[in-house]
Amino acid sequence: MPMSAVAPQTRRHSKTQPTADKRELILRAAITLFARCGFFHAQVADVAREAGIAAGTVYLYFKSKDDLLVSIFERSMREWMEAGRHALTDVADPIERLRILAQLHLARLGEDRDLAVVFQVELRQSIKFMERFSSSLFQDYLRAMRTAIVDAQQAGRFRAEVSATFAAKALFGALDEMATNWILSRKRYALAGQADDVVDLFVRGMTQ
Amino acid sequence: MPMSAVAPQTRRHSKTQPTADKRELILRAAITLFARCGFFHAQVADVAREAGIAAGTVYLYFKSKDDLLVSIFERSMREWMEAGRHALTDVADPIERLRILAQLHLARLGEDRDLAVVFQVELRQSIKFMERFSSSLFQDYLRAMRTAIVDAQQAGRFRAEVSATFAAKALFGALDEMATNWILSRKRYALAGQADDVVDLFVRGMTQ
Amino acid sequence: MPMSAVAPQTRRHSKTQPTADKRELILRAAITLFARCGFFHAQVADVAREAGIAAGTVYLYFKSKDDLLVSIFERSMREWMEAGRHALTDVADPIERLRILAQLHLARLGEDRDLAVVFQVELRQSIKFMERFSSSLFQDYLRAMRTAIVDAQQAGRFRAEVSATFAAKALFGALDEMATNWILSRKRYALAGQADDVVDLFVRGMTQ
Amino acid sequence: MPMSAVAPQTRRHSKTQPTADKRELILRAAITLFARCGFFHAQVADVAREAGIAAGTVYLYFKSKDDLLVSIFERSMREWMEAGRHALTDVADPIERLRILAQLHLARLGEDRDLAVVFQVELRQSIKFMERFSSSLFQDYLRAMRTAIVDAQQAGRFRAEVSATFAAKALFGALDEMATNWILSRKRYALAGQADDVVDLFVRGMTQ
DNA sequence: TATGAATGAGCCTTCATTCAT
DNA sequence: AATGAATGAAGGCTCATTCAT
Repeated sequence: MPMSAVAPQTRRHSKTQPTADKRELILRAAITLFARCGFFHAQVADVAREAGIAAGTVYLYFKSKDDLLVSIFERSMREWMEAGRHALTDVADPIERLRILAQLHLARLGEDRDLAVVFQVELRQSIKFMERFSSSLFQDYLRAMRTAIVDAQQAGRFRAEVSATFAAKALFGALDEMATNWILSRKRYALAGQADDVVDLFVRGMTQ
Repeated sequence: MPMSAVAPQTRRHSKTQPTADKRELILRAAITLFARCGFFHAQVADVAREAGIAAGTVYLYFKSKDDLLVSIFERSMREWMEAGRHALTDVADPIERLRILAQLHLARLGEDRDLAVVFQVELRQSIKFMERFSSSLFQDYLRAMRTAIVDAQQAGRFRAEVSATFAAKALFGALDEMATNWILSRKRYALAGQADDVVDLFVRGMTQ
Repeated sequence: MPMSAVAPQTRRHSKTQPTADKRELILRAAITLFARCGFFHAQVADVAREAGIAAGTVYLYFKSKDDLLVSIFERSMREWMEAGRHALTDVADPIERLRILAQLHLARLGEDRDLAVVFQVELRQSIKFMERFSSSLFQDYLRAMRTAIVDAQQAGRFRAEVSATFAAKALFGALDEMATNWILSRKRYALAGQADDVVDLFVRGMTQ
Repeated sequence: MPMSAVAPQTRRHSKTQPTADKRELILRAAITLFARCGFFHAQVADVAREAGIAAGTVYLYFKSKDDLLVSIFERSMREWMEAGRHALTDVADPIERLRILAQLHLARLGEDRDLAVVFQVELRQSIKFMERFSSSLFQDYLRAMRTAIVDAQQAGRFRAEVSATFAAKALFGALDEMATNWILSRKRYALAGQADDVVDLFVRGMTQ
């Protein structure tokens, strides 16, 4: 077949790329709509319209409306973990690692308000969703924090009597609240700027 | 305490109580159902059945399904603020005030898991709800924390260079995360027990 | 029992009169509400409130909501027929009789706009109602017109080749339309004033 | 007539027809159901079943149940006005124009009893509907009558001292009553046959 | 006789999902 | 792969009517 011989590369692209692109397109539209209307009030047809495709097409890329939400979470989480792993390469100092994690956390949310809304609000729709999330990629994030804290404790820089798991939750909670407040606030300040403040407060609280 | 012993009797005899009792009954049922199924999946008919009344009766006491959720929030918040004001009477020490607020916060949620689920999960359904809540009774709570922090700063016990508003958010975030984690955790530990740990960490972080 | 001995007369009144009065009261309230909101949108509870009684009380006097509408019709019709019979006493001239019927028709509606609305609009809710009405007291009215027309024909004053039944319908239709227009019109003119005009037009149309 | 024979073919081939056909289908079903059960008692699901479609499909073509009723009115009215304009072309004689309008009026209703029921009964449900209708296409009809009457007056064929607006109402009322009576009557006579009788009576009544 | 809280059947409308094209 | 018309189950809410007091 000449055609397949002539443009195998191109073909391969038009098989994976456009598909991936359209998936991405739908996901972006979903983020926008979920942020604007809320998950329950956003209709699949709205998401499709925002993406410039037909309603039925959404179901060629996603199993269900729920799957859209889950996919937003998983795609972003994976992306962030990847970025996190990269940013942490060659950073040995545990406190510095915490700082980088916190900065990444708030920077990612701060650069995409819609996505932040989805993460801070819509993904917490139901306890079902939350249970699912908290027992997955999210745990990896908390674990990374916990590990750094343990390292700092073993290095004698953090008080050992504080439970590392507890400390990780406290740090995460403070960061999370900054994000939520930022979303709800009418003021348009840089969210990422608060990462250092939170870490400073935390580190001082944990220090011997 | 004689007063608390007398009150229920008086209530039971009151003529308006049956009504108040039924409202209360419905609210309890709603908390249970919303916690079990989530706000969107719980049906008004289910709530009514749980309360042992007819579906239509719900609408004699509440304007809409949304109103149920709002009422749960407002009733609890008011109750807690009341308890808070009472507990803070004659407590001058700002750090002690923070501790009491934190303890109350986690104790209230810890003693009623269903209510905690509603507060930690269901009430954050949509940005609409959150905006409404965060600009009301919830602000009062944050403000109380902030005031105590400012007092501690002026007393020279907390570092003055940290924004009190920021610090209040951090403290609230840490407490909030404890509550959320407690809900999602399979382990059945005492949530209230973490209040002191959070406050200790926070106080140390804020101390000169 | 002294009390029953003292006021037996009064008692008898308080048994029949107040009852009749309350029935009347409810009917008046129903007319007002049906005119204001329409039969389907007016709620029984609204009617009761307008009448200053409890919702349940309506059912002590009327079988159902439909019965309210029917009762309005029957009471008014009976009253009007009564008035009509009286007004026609000693009026021999058939054309004069038509004129009196027409004047009564529009005068009655014109002096109570709410009642007119009920008659011109609400009572025509459904074909069921209309069939019921048209085969009852309403027929008596049409018959009275028809008889006068036949009389005029036999007296040689109206053309005999026109069907009297048809002519009665035409006359009624013209009057009815005046009433409907009056209701819908924003202008507040005297409806009764049009009775003569309609009759004049009709009589001229029927004259040899 | 070639034209009328050609048209349906063209229609059947049109791409937009399936949609128009379904809208039409639903409208027909609504007319049938509204006539049979009355607007309030007919359920949207019944209409859909009668049309052989799913309940939800109705809402792809109509905004609401009310919209169904309004659409029946508007579609028919528009159709009739169109037919009226066409039939009146080249008819200069004002009395002839009145006759044509009357014939059209009763012929249209007489050829579709269900539609007639909707027009004579269901559309007069509530004063809201009536106000809406009477201030629109219906006014056009009355206006057309009024204009012909004025013309006849200016030509010296109708008495000038009678208000043309009043006369138009009287004529319409008589015709309207014929239609209503025809609906309620058990006898199956030709409604259109009465148009001439009404006009004859009216014309004679108006003549000098 | 009067009350009005309670009932629960009923209905319009929405919207995730499917499927013929 | 893409469409978008069609589906039909589901659910919030209303309101005529009842009945214990």
